[in-house]
Amino acid sequence: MNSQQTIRLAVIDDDSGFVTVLGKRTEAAGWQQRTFAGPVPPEELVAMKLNALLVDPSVLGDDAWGYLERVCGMLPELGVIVCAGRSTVAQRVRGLRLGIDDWITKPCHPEEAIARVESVCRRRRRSRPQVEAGPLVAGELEIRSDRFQAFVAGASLDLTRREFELLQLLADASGQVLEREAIYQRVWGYAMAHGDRSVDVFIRKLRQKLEKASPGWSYIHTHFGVGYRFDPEPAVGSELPVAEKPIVEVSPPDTVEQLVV
Amino acid sequence: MNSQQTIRLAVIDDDSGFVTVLGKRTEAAGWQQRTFAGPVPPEELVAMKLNALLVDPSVLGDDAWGYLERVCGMLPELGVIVCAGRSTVAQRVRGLRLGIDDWITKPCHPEEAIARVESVCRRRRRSRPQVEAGPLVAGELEIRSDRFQAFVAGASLDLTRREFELLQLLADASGQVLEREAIYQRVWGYAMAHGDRSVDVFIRKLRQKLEKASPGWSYIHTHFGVGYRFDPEPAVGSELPVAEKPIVEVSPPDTVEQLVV
DNA sequence: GCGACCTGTGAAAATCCTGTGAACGCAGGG
DNA sequence: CCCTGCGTTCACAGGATTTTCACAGGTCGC
Repeated sequence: MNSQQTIRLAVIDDDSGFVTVLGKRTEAAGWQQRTFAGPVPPEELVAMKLNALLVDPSVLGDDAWGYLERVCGMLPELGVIVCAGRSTVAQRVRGLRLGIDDWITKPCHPEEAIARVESVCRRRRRSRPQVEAGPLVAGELEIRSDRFQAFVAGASLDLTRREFELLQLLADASGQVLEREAIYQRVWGYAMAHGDRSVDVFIRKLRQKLEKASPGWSYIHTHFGVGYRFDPEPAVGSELPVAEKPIVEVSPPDTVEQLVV
Repeated sequence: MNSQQTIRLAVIDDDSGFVTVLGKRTEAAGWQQRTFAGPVPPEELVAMKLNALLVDPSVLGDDAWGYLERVCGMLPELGVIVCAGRSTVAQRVRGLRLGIDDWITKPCHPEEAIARVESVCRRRRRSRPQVEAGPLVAGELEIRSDRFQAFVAGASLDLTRREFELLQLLADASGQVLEREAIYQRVWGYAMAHGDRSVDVFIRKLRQKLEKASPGWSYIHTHFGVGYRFDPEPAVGSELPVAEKPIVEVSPPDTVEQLVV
């Protein structure tokens, strides 16, 4: 849960060379990046839940200023970095006052662009405690990061800090199988020693508390030889006989991989 | 709300021409500016309660990087803008990763420098400036920021300055768990040293005074391993069963609802 | 069906965290 | 110069939480 949180970035630029190089670096850093060669309606940007937007105004057409203003207005939480060719002081000042977070001049080194995007995100995150994202609900569960607790029908599960962080991590990656190493790395913050069973132990504690508070549901599933997957499902052997769910397990393409971090 | 609140800026640079011009502009903008020709101990910067720092690393001497790192570490809330002469991409990237918020290259137009400082500071405002909002009431407590005091039934709790600030911070974030680091950062103004127990001690003092003035209520709750949460609740085994709680409270804590899905 | 591995459990042992009481150092007022 | 109010630091005690272990029970590939 440290600095290296994954960043969702959108790039609006038609300089394919620059964009490609940038893409490689961001991918290596574990960020999620989407690229566009022309203006994207602000509404769509909203839907992407971005952390930052890197844009070359030359591809925005005539109403570049208006577009930037609209984006900054609609998404005050979004970090906006302009990366433009020639520009005057007056233009840069206008942009910055308008709500832009940083203005880089091309040609620029991708590494610097990334560092600046990172800097902007860091600053924004600092100013906005993780209050936003309303409570995450799953099954009968309600996970509230503002209280470091999970609730079922209003009753707290009394999770300890570690338990909560583990649950939150799993729930955030809902549906995905996470390997033990990846889990340990992200919750404990450092590499897991060979043979460490801490993750298993905490999974058990979590399952116990979940079972007590919300019997009839199973939330955490074991994937033998791999890791764990969070996915709320009404218990099978329950009174409801049918409703099968052939359960394709392997689920969509987005299977595993991406642990890295 | 991003009103031009006055910005407190410190400039560390020995380029008298630049500094002078800058000073004129910031003054015109109503900012408070202090200028230094050499490195200033981070502790002194803390005492200045700055919003931003504009610094030319060439006047910092040999340990410029170390200095910047210390400043960024101690004052994570401070906006740090480096304004340097020649520099390489590697240097800029190093600075930005280190915690610098922006890196400008000299010669630069004062107007742009100001716009960038402004941009960096813009993010930091989130705490609503409800300075003059009516007194905040919680349980039997009345917190009056205009008096720097809290009262119960008209009687002052005799809080000291720190105690009051701590209480106010907690009450403003009512219902939310605040971590010690965050508390220390906001009340003391700089980063908490590892192992510092000041927050705990003040919490105890607060609890003592609250208990004496308003027995039967518990206001500050401990979240083991995390921090503290302010939330007025009538003590459990209390004689008054219910009916109390005029309280408008921010949220009916949990009104369940989810289930089913 | 048979080992070789994994994972689920319980409980003991080792750590970490918070509540407290008290000593210190400082600064302002008598 | 002494006294008093405040903020900081310490050290310790009692709990709460994490780790570590040894086993039992399951799963997988042959």
